[in-house]
Amino acid sequence: MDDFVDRKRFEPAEAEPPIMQRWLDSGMFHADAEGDAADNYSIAIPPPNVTGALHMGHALNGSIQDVLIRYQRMRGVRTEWILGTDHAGIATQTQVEKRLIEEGTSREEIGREAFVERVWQWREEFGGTIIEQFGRLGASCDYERERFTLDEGYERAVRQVFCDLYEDGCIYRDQYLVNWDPGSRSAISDLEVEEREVTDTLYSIAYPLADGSGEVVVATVRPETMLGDSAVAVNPADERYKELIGKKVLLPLTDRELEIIADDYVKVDFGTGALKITPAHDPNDFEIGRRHGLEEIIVIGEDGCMSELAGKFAGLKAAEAQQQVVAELREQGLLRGEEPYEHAVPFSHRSGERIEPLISLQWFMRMDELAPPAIDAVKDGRVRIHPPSQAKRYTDWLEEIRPWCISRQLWWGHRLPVWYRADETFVGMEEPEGDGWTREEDVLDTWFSSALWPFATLGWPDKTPELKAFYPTDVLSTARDILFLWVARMVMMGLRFTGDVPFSDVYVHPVIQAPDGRRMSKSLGTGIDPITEIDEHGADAVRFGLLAMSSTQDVRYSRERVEQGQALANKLFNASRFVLLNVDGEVGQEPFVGPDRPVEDRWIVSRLQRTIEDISALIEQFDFSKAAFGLYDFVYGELCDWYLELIKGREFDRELSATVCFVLRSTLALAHPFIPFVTEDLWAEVPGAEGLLLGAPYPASDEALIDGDAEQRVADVIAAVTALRSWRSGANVKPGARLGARVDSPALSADEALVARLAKLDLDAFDGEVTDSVPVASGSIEISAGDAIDRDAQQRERAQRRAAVEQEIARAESKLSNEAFVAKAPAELVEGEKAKLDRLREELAALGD
RNA sequence: GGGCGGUUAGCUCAGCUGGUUAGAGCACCUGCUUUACACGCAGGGGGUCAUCGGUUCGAAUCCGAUACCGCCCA
Repeated sequence: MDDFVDRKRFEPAEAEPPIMQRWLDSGMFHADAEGDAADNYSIAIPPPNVTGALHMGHALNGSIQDVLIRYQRMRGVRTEWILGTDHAGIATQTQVEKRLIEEGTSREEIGREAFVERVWQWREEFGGTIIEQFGRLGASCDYERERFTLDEGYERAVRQVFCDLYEDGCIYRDQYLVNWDPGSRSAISDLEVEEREVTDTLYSIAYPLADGSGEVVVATVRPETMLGDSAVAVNPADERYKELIGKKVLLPLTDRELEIIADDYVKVDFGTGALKITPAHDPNDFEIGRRHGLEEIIVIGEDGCMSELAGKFAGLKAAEAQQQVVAELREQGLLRGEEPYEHAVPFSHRSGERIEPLISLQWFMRMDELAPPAIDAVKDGRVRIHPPSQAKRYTDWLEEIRPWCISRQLWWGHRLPVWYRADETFVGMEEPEGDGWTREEDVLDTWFSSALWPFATLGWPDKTPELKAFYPTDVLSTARDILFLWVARMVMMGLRFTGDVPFSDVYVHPVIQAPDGRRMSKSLGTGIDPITEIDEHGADAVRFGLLAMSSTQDVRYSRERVEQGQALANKLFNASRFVLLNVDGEVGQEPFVGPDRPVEDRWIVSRLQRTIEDISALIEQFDFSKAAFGLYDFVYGELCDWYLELIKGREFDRELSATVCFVLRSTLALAHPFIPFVTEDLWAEVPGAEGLLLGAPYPASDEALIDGDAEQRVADVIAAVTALRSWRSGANVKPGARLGARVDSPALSADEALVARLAKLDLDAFDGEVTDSVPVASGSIEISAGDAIDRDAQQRERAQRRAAVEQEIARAESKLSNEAFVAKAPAELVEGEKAKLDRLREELAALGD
């Protein structure tokens, strides 16, 4: 308190660390596993990637979840925010492999066991970074219960799920075309693939008819795959080729013959209308191949090189093979054209490399039994998705869901609980008895384990107290791109294994873009580091800024919003400082707002009740932007600009002190979920505040404290003061000058002293000579300014105002003279328009000429 | 190719169950060491609400078309 006098502004960098420490020491971030999930409140954090660093998305999402958690905790609910990271198979493995290469070795060289050991070491050393960064944000997660998707217990849950789904026939092994990522040398799922526009060369190649009667020209961007062609397809309705269906062509560079088949997939107007079919290396061809029972000839292997079946091209890299194939075709005169061709090509989201579609033996999960219950859960409202537009995306995706490739050719992750011996396959929780079994090398897609997050973190499959107390969780807050990748899968897994939805509300937050409207990304160099922003502006500022800038649509990062948050923190700090420098001694818990109390006291307490009600409702509706602005508006527009100014003339007696401190404490508590640091800092200073604000009760709106009369009176005072200040400015009155005046307004009669003080009027100095008159609620204020005003400026101002009023009058008159308007518009609207017209005419009259 | 969203002040965004003198923050202009705060206070300028057409007494708000931008799915 002593140093508070000297501290003129809130310094986040100094204030934040000790506050975070006090929170952690209090143990209040942790909740004991007691009671029932129906009464408790829990959120499972979307586990960040263990290799990751905090980005804006995390910062926004962390802020959102922390608002929810702190709000509920203050409401007295047992609150658990489950924290942890996922093991991020590909990303982590890649990180560690890079290090090995720097050390001059490789994972192959050191072997699987040593490699996995190295990854664990890496995780020990660096895996905590992002958790610490969440701490910088002030996130009140349960740091004592941090989980990792490869924890021992978690690992058991994953095995259990795998085995159960296998038993049920949902998990199976199959030869199938997968997205092969040459970068990570693993298959990846459809969701990990992104399409990019690429310009390739489209080659036209002539395939001679076997009977020598001509040729068919096909177009392709991958001529090297022709070695794996097993048919040529045309559209059955294509007149040009009707005669050829069923005939054979000779596949150049080989001695094979291909049949010409008919399939609706082939577009008549694309290229030549004839399509070479390579089932083993193209997703569409694969489908066509399966429809027609075509041979699947694998000519490119998992190493990206041509296979034995590619004949003399075997062993070449695909790109080299392409050149040689083209060269030979040219030599043989079969190359009919080359043109640049722009098209969408799949790339790996993980490694960034171009996907090589390959047929390989992988593990898959059928979704047709799991998806319908997950669709129903959203349709019948057991899971509510906000905003509602996202629910459609969710159900649309689930309705078209396809089998999920869950195996990954990695070493880091959950190794499949599958063992092979000759032709036998064993799937089980433990290694099978007997000799000669070898375990499956592949691991599971990281998302397979993440899908269990809301319950595996709580000890499932055991019936733990944690599970009882916190599952199902309440809210899942996440970015839009995670809706399928994770949210839908969690709902499916939750329903299947716990019989309950994993959360009742899903809040899909907007994407924060770079200031120039591009995606924020490291590779584009458009990322903004939230930690740097916190260093510069404080965690409160960043939290406020992010919440304020993200309403319902994607937004560009706006530093101004963060600065606005910083200003708010500082404003609260100084408002508190003002109060603390004035209040004297002990104050009680309650405000003094009886009917005999000053109107401004009753007003601020009443306005506070309404604000409390608004903010609470907005938090519960996930409308964080409006809530943040609502807070800002109350602190600036009511508390600081008016209430604190209105009481400046008064003596800080017991009653006023109690009221001011009540309002301040309520405001700090109200703001705490949004800007926890500065509010906690100030809480320690305000009389009447006890313990940590973190655990203090959230303000509840009290109907009895709402005072409509006081609200009206102070609204009139504010309007009058504003009008007078504007008049003063227009008339070039010196800022310090006190002008004689008389208030001629019944509405203001009881409060003329307040108006006079804030507008710098002297009611005793009115000399009867009216220099000017300012219209106010139900009357006017007459001013005797003598020569304190600039007549010319005043005349200009008047003329300007008169023109504006006349324009408004004309507008209102034309409305009212429109018979259709009077006849059809609601009566109260018409009345309102008439009242406005009267008021404007009065003002015009008062303005004279 | 299909679907969704956007286009409002110089910038970033609110407002969109139709009726307000269209708002906020930042930026800009003028003034102010007013017994908390210059990360401040007071006052002010700035918008034919992308374009065209329609519905309506009345459209930023509803409908249709166009243009541009973005996202998702294939």
